[in-house]
Formats: sequence, structure tokens, C-alpha cells
Amino acid sequence: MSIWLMKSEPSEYSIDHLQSDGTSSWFGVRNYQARNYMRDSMNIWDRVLFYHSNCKTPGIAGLAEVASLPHPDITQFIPGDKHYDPKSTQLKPIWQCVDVRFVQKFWEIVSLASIRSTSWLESMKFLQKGSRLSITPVTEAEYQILEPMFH
DNA sequence: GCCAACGTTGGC
DNA sequence: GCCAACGTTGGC
Repeated sequence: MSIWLMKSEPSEYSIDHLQSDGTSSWFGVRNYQARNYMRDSMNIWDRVLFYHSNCKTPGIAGLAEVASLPHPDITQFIPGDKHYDPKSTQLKPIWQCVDVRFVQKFWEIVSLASIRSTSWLESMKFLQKGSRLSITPVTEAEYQILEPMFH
């Protein structure tokens, strides 16, 4: 089982949205590296740390899990959609995504500030200078440090 | 293939 | 709202 940190702007799609939806496709990723993680490296039951970005208190808001194999992101085919990609075709889709299922919402967000101030977590990929990837792997060791911070 | 210009991300 | 850092685009 692998562990992933997946960013979403809560004004677009928050942990609360996922809680009410139960399961949702992680559509809209338009970065090749992030797509490759979903397409090539994710497996059903992988753990997902649901991260709120670009908001008042950025941080990990809850947990989810990978709930499907990779499949085409349908928004790439919809003209006028924010995520429409004219270069993509039904026969050769460019963008793949997975479904994620809600697991848990934390009572309190595990803030970016608190993660940054934990020296054992300095290695986390998403913290690295200039990292803007919306999906990054989390190591088992990092997860072990993070877990007690979840509540 | 280079690289300038542009658009986006995301913390602050 | 600012802006650093990055990814993408497209002319050449």
C-alpha cells in the first residue's frame, strides 16, 4: 500500500465535499507528473492525505483512499469545461484520474505550519522548495510521524 | 532543441 | 494582492 498527499483548493473541492459525495473522481489534474502518479503508481486502497491548499489555513484536512483503477478524466472531452483539452480524443485520452473515497475528516486541520515545524517531516516531498505538484508520495516513515497529529 | 513569454500554483 | 517558482507553449 502506498500513501499519497493530494491537494485541492477547498473553495473548489474540500474534504466536506468528499464527505458528502462519499466517492469522487479526482478530475482536473493537468500536470503530467501528477497524472503519471495516478495512472502508473496508484493502487486501490492506497491511503490519501487530503490537503487543503490556497486557503486561510493550508494543511491536511482528512483521509481518503484510492477507490478505482485509473480511467480517463471525462472533463478533458467537454468543450467549454474549465478542464477541456482540445488535444485529447476519446481514442487517445491524455488525462487519467482515479476515484477517491472518503475515510475521515479531522476535527482540526493538521496545518502546513505544524508540519513545517516538525523536523522529522522536513523530507516530505510537498514541502520541498518550489514544489507545486498537486499529488506527491508520502513515505511510510513520514506517515508514522504524521499519524499522531491526526485527530 | 532552445528559450522567452506567458500562465499557474500556492504560501504569505 | 503579491510574487517566487515552476510548467507549458510556440516561434525560430
